[in-house]
Amino acid sequence: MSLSKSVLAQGKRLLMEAALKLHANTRSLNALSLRELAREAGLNPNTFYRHFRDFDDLGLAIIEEMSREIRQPLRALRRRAAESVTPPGAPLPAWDQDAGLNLARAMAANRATVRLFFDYVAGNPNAFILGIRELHGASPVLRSALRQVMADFARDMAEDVRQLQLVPDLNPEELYAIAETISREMFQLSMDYIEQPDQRQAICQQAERMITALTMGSAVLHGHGPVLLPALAGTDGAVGPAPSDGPVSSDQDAERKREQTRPRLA
Amino acid sequence: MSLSKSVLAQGKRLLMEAALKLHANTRSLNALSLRELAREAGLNPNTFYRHFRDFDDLGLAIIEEMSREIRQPLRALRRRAAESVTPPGAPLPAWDQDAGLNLARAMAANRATVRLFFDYVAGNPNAFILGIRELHGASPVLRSALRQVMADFARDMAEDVRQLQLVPDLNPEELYAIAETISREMFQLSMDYIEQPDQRQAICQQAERMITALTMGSAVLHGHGPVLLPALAGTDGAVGPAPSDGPVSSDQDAERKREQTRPRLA
DNA sequence: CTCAGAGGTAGACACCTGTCTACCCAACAG
DNA sequence: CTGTTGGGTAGACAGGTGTCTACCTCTGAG
Repeated sequence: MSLSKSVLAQGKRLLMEAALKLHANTRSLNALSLRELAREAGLNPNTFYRHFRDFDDLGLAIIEEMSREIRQPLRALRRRAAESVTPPGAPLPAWDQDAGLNLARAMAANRATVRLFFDYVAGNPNAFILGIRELHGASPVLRSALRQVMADFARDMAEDVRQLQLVPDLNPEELYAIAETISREMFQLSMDYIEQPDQRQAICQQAERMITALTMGSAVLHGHGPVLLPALAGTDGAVGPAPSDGPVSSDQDAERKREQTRPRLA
Repeated sequence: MSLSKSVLAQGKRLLMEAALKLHANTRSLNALSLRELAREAGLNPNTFYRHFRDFDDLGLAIIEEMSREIRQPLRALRRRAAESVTPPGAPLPAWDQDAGLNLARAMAANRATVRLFFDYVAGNPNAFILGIRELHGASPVLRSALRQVMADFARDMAEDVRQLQLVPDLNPEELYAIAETISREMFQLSMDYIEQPDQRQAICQQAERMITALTMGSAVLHGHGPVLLPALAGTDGAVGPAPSDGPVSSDQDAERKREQTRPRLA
């Protein structure tokens, strides 16, 4: 919500805050008028030109400040969440050594991060509204700036997940792809979180499930199934693994059929 | 792109098409001006009032038309994709009977649907641009209308997936949640697909992987692991299941540790 | 002390905007 | 033939808009 109390000129900060406020209430950035903005900020319209070339320029300044303010806290809370399960000094067993412990760590970090993230969203709604709105907004300049911000978030997340070993080994591209998807989804959901205060708990749970399904699904697809399966049994309120009451096709069967029917990569 | 050639008055259609065009190029809907729109449509500004009360009204009309035009084709192509693997009449074995065949069907349907969807997006970019932009846009009216559209899409998808048995049994809520996530992601990605023609193949693949990981992850979490695991081995270019070179903790061990460390549900 | 420059203001300009009232015309029901 | 009505137009009005030039006032370096 409030922009950093850095060394920005007072008028500049006033303008940025006015923009954030007006934007959240009713308009998209490019639908704001100079004079309206100046009025809200209590300044002369011309003052705008002292600080910004145009509205894209203003938007970029806001986005840059936002990104600086949000990235570090997000990383910090991810670490905090992971370390609340396994203290920083303690040795981490590899996933194949103790899948159960690692899964517990991952789930705890997942849950805590989701909650802290949404708390953060609820505390700074206008920043997220602007981010989400302009990510798909009319200005190509702001769109690409925000795309970059999202990419940074995803890179942070992937790096943290790797360092904290919150997921079994995945190749970097796959890990990054998952992180991208998750951060896109989290931002998307944060809009709902802001707008529907009565649904907040449900949104949290949905986010957690989505993240778990996505990461674990990817891990299983990359060959970690045998390690994960025993630890996953009964997780997430699911009924335990039902005994298959019919013959299960063998590996080779499956492989043969798949080869017959799978369309080629274009 | 082009709106249906239905029985709408000519002027009304002209206005809607002009709005779509101007919107896609530079602006969000609420940043359009009446006169600008009329100019683009080649009509007198006042004609707008003959057909719409305000811009929200116009937006709703466009969205309604879009939704009508897009839902059916989407369902049709999902069916078509599934049936390209297993012809409609043929009996479908249950997932526990022949996971390999079902997985092949699901993957094929997934791939084909993703491709057809993005083809559709590429053919009607302006419709999707408007949908995505206004989904997070400034007008609460359009936002909620589009939220409804997205919910309809998700419901369609969940129902089709259930009918076509593209995923092992899941409870309806979970299935719907997955469908919601997938359709959100697909819409989000369609913006990238439109804007970055050189990345299209990569976006397709990313979407496929995301969907596979999400559905299979959810299935595994809901106890379908034992059925899926043999069929999944080696899928998706992953290295086969590596032999775990250490002792794997037993079910009971995992359960015990998780209980110790998992934070309670708030 | 001075003086340059950053931050802020004032007024004016031409232009564009939403909306009102009034008029027009074709189709068509009776 | 008449009257109504849906679709489209014309002109005008008051007000808002971006941007220009000119002017003011601090503050801090030399």
